[in-house]
Amino acid sequence: MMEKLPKTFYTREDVVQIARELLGKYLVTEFDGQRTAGKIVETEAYRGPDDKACHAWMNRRTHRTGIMFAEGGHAYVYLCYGIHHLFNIVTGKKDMPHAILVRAIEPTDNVELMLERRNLAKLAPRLTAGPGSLTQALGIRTQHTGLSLVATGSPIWLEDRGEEVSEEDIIASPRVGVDYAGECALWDWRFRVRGSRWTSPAK
DNA sequence: CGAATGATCGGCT
DNA sequence: GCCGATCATTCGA
Repeated sequence: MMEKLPKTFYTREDVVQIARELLGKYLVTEFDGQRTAGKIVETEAYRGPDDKACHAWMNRRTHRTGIMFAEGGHAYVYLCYGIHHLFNIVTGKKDMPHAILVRAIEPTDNVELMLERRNLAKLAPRLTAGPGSLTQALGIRTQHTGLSLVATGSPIWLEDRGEEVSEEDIIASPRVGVDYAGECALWDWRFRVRGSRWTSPAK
């Protein structure tokens, strides 16, 4: 059972709820006929209008953040610290700038290629723990920003493989690296799968 | 046009 | 635990 997540999954209102539901789903890429994938084990929600930690806070719209205002089901990829490509999933209706940062995955499909992309000799959590690491393993780069995750033939998409993560297995905590965001920094919008060794470190 | 900065990572101490 | 890497983006002059 491998169902590609439909547009209706992404266009719902509640970005925090969607961030929870993304745990246990699979993030898949296929570039040059080479497929790689992993199970999402950590996410963070960013809610545009009222979330100071979000790039689109106060509906701030720039060339970079424009894609966040598109309909849910698009990729928002940007460069962080000049080095790291961070992958986000745009959610919500058009002109509602919500997004979810994928922070860690459990590598599943074509681990060999992921190791090669990361220049690692053997399998370890370092392969895909952390938002900058998993994009490198999956071959996602800033140039992929704006891609549809639901269009036929798109090289990036998400799958439901029938694995449910129960509510008590979701750990909610404050988001990472957003201390500048005042009280928004206290919101428990980082979600991890309890007991997974593939998440980024607890803070 | 110049300068500051960041939703991070990995190597070194 | 600390610190440097490295550059697109943003904002102010």
